[in-house]
Amino acid sequence: MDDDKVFKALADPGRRALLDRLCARNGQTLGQLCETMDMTRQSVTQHLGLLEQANLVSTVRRGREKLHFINPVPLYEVYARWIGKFEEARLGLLHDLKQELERKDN
Amino acid sequence: MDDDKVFKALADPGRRALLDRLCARNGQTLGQLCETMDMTRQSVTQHLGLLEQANLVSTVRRGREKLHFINPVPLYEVYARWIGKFEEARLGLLHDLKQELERKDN
DNA sequence: TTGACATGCAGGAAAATACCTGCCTATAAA
DNA sequence: TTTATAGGCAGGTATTTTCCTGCATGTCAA
Repeated sequence: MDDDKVFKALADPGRRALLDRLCARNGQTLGQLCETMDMTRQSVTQHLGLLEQANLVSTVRRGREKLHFINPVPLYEVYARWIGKFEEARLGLLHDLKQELERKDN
Repeated sequence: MDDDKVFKALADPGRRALLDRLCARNGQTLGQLCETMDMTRQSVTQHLGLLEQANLVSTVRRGREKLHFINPVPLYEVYARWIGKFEEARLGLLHDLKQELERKDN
């Protein structure tokens, strides 16, 4: 998985909105997604392209339509690699902070 | 919490590297963080500023030094609000995909 | 107080991003 | 076969982002 592509894909509110829509109803066409997006079809296409490159969205062609499906796997991997790690850090946080502040007084 | 700031903060590999360093050793000064970052101090400052605005890093001044501490809370909130939601979606994914493909044949 | 050191602040250049318009291709339906 | 519809592709522009240089401020130690 490419961490960087996933994070960059999630950095844009429009792309997160697209993931939201697909979360509500999976397998939508480009046209359907455009209806609620307040930007040109071409821009939506570009955003979906980045989501697809980040492997967050998979597509299937059906005739002249293109269906878009969410892929939650990379998000879960990001969680496993990042959030979990920081959870460990959380335990030591207050301790570290307290220690540093005390060192100040000495 | 400001979702957008958190996601944007995580979008840059340099900032993720900074979080990594703080995860390994919490409470480092700006100077210490610069030693391993291969960019100017001013750039590191800017990155740390964005992390702080996203509430991913908290700082404490100690004399002429500035100590940086990780704050994992917003990351956990992002997980709760996003990854969990997509986990639900995962369950329906294969079902949806299968259904759409079958509709194609009819 | 003076010199050294840690950090802050102010632009400015270069690259990346997000949008757009205009046109082309492919499929479905009349 | 013609027409309408769904989507693809090629630029071009405005904004944002990233990184830099140069200089200012604040703190410690001699």
